[in-house]
Amino acid sequence: MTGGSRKTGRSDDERVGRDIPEATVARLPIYLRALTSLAEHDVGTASSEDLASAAGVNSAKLRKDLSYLGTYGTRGVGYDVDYLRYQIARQIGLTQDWSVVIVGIGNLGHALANYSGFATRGFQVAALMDSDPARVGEKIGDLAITPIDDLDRVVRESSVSIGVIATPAAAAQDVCDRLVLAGVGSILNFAPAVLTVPPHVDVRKVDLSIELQILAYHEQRKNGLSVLPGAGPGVAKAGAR
Amino acid sequence: MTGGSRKTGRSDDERVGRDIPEATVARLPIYLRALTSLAEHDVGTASSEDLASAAGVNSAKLRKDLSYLGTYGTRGVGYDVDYLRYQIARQIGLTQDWSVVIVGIGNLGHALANYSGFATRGFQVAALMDSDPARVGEKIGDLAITPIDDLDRVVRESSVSIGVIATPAAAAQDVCDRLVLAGVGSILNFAPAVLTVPPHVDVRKVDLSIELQILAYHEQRKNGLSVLPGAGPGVAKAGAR
DNA sequence: TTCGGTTTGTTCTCTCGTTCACAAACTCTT
DNA sequence: AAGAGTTTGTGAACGAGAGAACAAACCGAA
Repeated sequence: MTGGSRKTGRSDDERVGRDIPEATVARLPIYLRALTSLAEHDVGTASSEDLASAAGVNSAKLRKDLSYLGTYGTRGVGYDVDYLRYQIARQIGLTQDWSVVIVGIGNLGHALANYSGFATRGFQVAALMDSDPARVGEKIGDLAITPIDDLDRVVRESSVSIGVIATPAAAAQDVCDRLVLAGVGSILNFAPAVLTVPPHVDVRKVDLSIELQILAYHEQRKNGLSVLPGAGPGVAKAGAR
Repeated sequence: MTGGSRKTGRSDDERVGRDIPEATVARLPIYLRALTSLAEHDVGTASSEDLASAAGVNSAKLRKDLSYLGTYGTRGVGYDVDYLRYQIARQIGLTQDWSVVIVGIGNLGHALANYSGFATRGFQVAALMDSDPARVGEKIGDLAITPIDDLDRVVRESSVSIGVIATPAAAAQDVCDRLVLAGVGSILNFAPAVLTVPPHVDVRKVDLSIELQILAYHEQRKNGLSVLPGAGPGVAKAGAR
């Protein structure tokens, strides 16, 4: 019962707009990078094994991931690097350009503004914004910092669909609300705060301190497994205050 | 079969060193932050519902997560904020200090060096390192940039167990190898590269460009679902070169 | 003490993700 | 043309995580 039936009546080889599992979506950019690297080394064809080791996953997972996009490989041969690269880019949406605003130009915002990985992958920074009047006007690269009140105008004029929040935690929710109100549909949050958004808005968060704490947990496990069941501060369990 | 038997012969209320699911470990720092915030607002006791909404998860998940640590709540009452906070901190390993080295002091490394979220959570930056001789000696805060050849000494003298890689992609694997060789057990990688490490070393990666690409995928889905099944570059499927 | 109200800890079920294993499909050699 | 060797695509088994639901445990009032 393995081969025979095509199972669904789809046209096969082109499952347009099919829902790709979230875990797979998160790996596609990694595959894309691996393919780009191979292409730069003049590799024309790669097997799932080659690709998988370049991407740091196992080959079965890679094949299954790719199978959600369509059947772009050739049995007995492998994948054409350029062709597959284009197909993944198209699925992710990198064949078009995306406009991004960065809000909060502190240390991190500064670094993000200078980050070259944006432009090279089709993400164009439309504006750098900050609420601090002292910073407004300062130039970073060829962009000047603008006041955050310009948000509506910028989003409208540059068709911004992605907002990056690099403010302190206290300001994050307010900035988030303004982004949503201005019509931004996706938000990348670097502030250590939980954001509340309407259901149609996507939020992803990047938190350095959380990553370090996760590492610390595992590190603690490695060095002597004794977490010593100490009691801690005053009260035990719940109680009055 | 709910109440009676204790299921395991453990002492209960103190499941020391039990294996906590990875997904739970990743959320503990969020709970910790929520608890800290509550404590600052002089909240002494909080229910799972309160905590869950502060952390942005649902209450059932939160209770299940906490149950892996032990039974620190009181039925009919909730959790004592300070007590629970201490217990989570202890489990993650934040009751001790951790030494960190940051390698690669470009835009991002600079921002990381100035990031205050490290020190406030028990992570102490022991050294800033860079391979560029022109940068060595430059001071950031009260730390001077040192050459990367000092790695072994620094790791030994300051008991560094966590390394942060903020170099360009091309240098990342080399730096990683040197960190591992020097005895660093956990690595936080900001470089857009896949790192290969021995099994006893933990690696977590943070990749801005990948996060943006994931957002772009979802954004594309929202604006008109047509991905137009275009063919792409030259060849179709696999083929010669 | 007993009863009603509240909240935790845990079991059960369901969904999602990973891995294995293998037939189908392709190339190359003889 | 046929057979040997590769490599993909996917069915099926397995495992981990999410969410609903509920009994057990606690508090406070009468």
